[in-house]
Amino acid sequence: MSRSSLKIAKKSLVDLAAERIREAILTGALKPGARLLEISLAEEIGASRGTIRAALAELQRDGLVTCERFSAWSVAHLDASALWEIYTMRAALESAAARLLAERLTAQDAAAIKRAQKGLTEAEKNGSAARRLEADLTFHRTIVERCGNSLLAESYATILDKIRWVYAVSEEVEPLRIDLVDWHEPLADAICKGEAEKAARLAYTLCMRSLEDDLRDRRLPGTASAAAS
Amino acid sequence: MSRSSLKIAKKSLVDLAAERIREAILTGALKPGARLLEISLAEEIGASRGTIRAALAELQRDGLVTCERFSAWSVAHLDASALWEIYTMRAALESAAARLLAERLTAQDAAAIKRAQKGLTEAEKNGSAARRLEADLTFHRTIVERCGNSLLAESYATILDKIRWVYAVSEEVEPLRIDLVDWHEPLADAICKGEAEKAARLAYTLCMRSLEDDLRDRRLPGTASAAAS
DNA sequence: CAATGATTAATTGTTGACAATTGATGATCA
DNA sequence: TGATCATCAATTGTCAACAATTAATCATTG
Repeated sequence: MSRSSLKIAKKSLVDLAAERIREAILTGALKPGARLLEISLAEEIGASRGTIRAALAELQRDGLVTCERFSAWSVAHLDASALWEIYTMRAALESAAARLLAERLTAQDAAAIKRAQKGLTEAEKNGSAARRLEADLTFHRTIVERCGNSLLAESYATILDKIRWVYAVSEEVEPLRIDLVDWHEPLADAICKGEAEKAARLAYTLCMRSLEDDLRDRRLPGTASAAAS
Repeated sequence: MSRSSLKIAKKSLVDLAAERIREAILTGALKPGARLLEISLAEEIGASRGTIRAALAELQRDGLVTCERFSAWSVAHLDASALWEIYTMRAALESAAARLLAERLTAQDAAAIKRAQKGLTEAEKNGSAARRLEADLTFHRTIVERCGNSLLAESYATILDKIRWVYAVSEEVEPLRIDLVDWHEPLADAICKGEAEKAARLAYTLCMRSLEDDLRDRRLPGTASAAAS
């Protein structure tokens, strides 16, 4: 990893609080639909209500919590239709990122993709489910973070958070069964060869295929329990 | 217009304040880079500092203002590279929306697209530049709002805001010269015929073409002043 | 007994005061 | 003279008190 800055990133209490609450949501410690009280959170986290409030507003914009005026904060719901929105959004962003990256590929980019592929291979060989997931997400994140559009990358980061969220709160019916390496190879190739159109199409179909897998393998409210016959 | 809800949307002071400040930025009343003081804004708008602060935090997440810890809020900068990010992001979202809409088109959707096309025709015939722009953006917004993905639509809304911002802040060198009707017809057709792939590609190229036009016609920091020869 | 209206406890919305931090200014000294 | 340090004014960060609103409870009434 190359060191990008020596600056110590001092964080405000609001940021710290948002991080804590976000973590609790993404890991499933705070379940979808759970009621959130400003005052309880303030006590638990050790900050004032105003601070917690600002943190909740941030999470609201990320779509992790919702707020009814003068009434209640709660953790957002996560159902099959939300899953669809998340994955089609992911497909939109990732497809565009793949296209951009293929068009403006540098040697460093190519090397980074190779590294990410290596990570996939290792995780495939002897990784736990969590490790496999991490390598998978890292591969995709590499593409997006190197596409040159920070606006897109930022938006993608919140989407990846939500995907983690899905994995944490949904009950897994069957384990991941795709071969990480085979599955990602065509996309990596297309990008490295500068085939922008093809890369975009592959990224799109990859995401949509993941959606199908998750809709089938994971139980979420609104998901028909058994499609198999 | 069909009435969608009877609910009176009471807005909090924070929302009202955010709306005011956003408007001031998007119309160019507050110029890019301008310093923003919480206390001055509070006095001008007539709310407390805490309220203004929350509003600024919202605008920060929309990318309209930036904040240096313990130091200063200011209106975000808008240069050629930001323009590129905005338009490639727009292309990503709109392209995906066009694809989705083509795949799941209803009769109402088709009618709405026809309406939007009609708006383009009228604006083309005898509309001012502002009217033409409005009809243009409405056409694109129609596609996105009907694609069925609220996550995508929300993100697109902030992008459209930024596009308005570009138009308000940049000095126009030459007027719009494309023919709105001809230009949008292929996309509308592809969507209405359910040609998803084609619609996606057309939406993408349309956006990127707009980027080229704006890079050529509008003066922004970081834009080479004269590409013509 | 169902529908309506007062009561109240709980929760969010807003505010002004105080603390922490920064950057500028000017004093001090080798 | 110029580098360093103390001081101070300006600004953001945090907090705790108070106001507004809601939803639940319970009495009232036709």
